Amino acid sequence: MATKEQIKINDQPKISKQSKPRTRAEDLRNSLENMIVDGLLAPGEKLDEMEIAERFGVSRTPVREALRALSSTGLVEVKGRRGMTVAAASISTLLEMFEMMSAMEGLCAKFAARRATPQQKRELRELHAELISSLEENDPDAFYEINARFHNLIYDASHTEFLAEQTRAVRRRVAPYRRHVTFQPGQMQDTIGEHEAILRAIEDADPAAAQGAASKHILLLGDNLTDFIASLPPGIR
Amino acid sequence: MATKEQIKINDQPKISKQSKPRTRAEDLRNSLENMIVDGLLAPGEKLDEMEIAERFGVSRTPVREALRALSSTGLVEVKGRRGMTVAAASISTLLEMFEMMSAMEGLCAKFAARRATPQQKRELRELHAELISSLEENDPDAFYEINARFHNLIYDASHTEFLAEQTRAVRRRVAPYRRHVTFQPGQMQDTIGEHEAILRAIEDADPAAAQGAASKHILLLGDNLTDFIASLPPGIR
DNA sequence: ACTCGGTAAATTGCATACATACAAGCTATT
DNA sequence: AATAGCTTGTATGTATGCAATTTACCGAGT
Repeated sequence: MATKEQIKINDQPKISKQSKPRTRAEDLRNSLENMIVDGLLAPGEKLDEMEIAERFGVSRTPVREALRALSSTGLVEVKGRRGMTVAAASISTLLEMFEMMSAMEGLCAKFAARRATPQQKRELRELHAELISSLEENDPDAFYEINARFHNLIYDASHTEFLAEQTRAVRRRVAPYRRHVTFQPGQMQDTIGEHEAILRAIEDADPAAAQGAASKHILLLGDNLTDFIASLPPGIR
Repeated sequence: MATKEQIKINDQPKISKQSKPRTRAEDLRNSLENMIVDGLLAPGEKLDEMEIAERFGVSRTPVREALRALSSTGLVEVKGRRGMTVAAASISTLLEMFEMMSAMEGLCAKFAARRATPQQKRELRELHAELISSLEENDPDAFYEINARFHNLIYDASHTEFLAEQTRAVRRRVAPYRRHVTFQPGQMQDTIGEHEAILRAIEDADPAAAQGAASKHILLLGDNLTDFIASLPPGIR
């Protein structure tokens, strides 16, 4: 009946922190979120309840709950009674997102400069080295992934709960578009330099410098991305 | 059967923008959100699906969907399989929230200074006058409400979609705690002065000044609130 | 040929019924 | 008497069925 083969949802090897509910709706929420963030579901794409339910081998109920949950994050749009779609952001909205992320990453970096443990500083420096390696080996996929880990580590090092989570949320929100900019010529090179500045400010425990550097980094990234997208023919956007 | 009388959900007189879905789950989401924000449902309080369903005269399904939606906003916490509660923030989390709001309100004010229409500037000035009146008449409830409208108007005047919505979201998130601080001695007086600074910067179309003033305003507010809450006996928090 | 209207199909929204997991209380055993 | 295990009860999670609305398709009229 199901034309597409069933997808095995989150069969993660139960990491130590298994406090998570482990319910179908929750797993679905994660899976769908990842699929959107990774671009497997394109912005604007229609999300058919029954099709998703069939593909994941569950009923419509947990699917609906997962989609509702994602809609509050902004990753999914509910259209009255006409189903839900993967959220599609306009260029002006993208600009706003980066403006916001710039501020929030700045805050995270500020706190990280004040609170990062020596261990975390070491790990940051290590990731930075890995990032440079991935650039030298010209491996954009690795670059993208290591870059994400670098930023995530800064969030962790900020030793905040709410702020870190909100920042991650915005990051996820722009992720579907963000990947494109990584492959822009010169982008990776610029990133290395900007990360270096952030990293140094954190190592020096200089909150203001860290905030400024992180904030600037994201703003530049946003400019590049929106320039890129604006250069695309309207149909593709 | 239902021990408590049924509550009439959103019977709003269909404002012009009736593009909204008008579905039970959506209405419930709004109603519950308002109840939490207005303090009718206290932080930490248990949310019983069946009880809510009965009180609103609907089945559990839309209730669950509404609660799921709110959980992604952070207003509601899902506790494994043991139901959901109104989110309760720790003091450190509250501090983070205000730190974030400070940055976001600053951004909104910055854009408002650049983009506010003359009409909006007039309305802001008008609301400011009303705020002063409510202070003189010693009407904290009116003060609270007018203050909210003042800030909302700034969000509107920023002419942003995403940023304004996110800022409102954080505002709603802290609202359950925020009300307390309004009644702190001197708080209302201070607010007037800080609003005056924001207002003047917007009228002068000075983005940097507006950003600074708005940011500072929220930070001060946050300090007062957390001081106040920290002074409470742990049981009440 | 194009548009307008109506009807049918499909999809979403809601309700109810069923399954499952957690909790509390009781009993039995040490 | 205390603790451990079982049992029962309650509340959450999931599935399915039905109702309502939207969309798409087809035919008729201009």
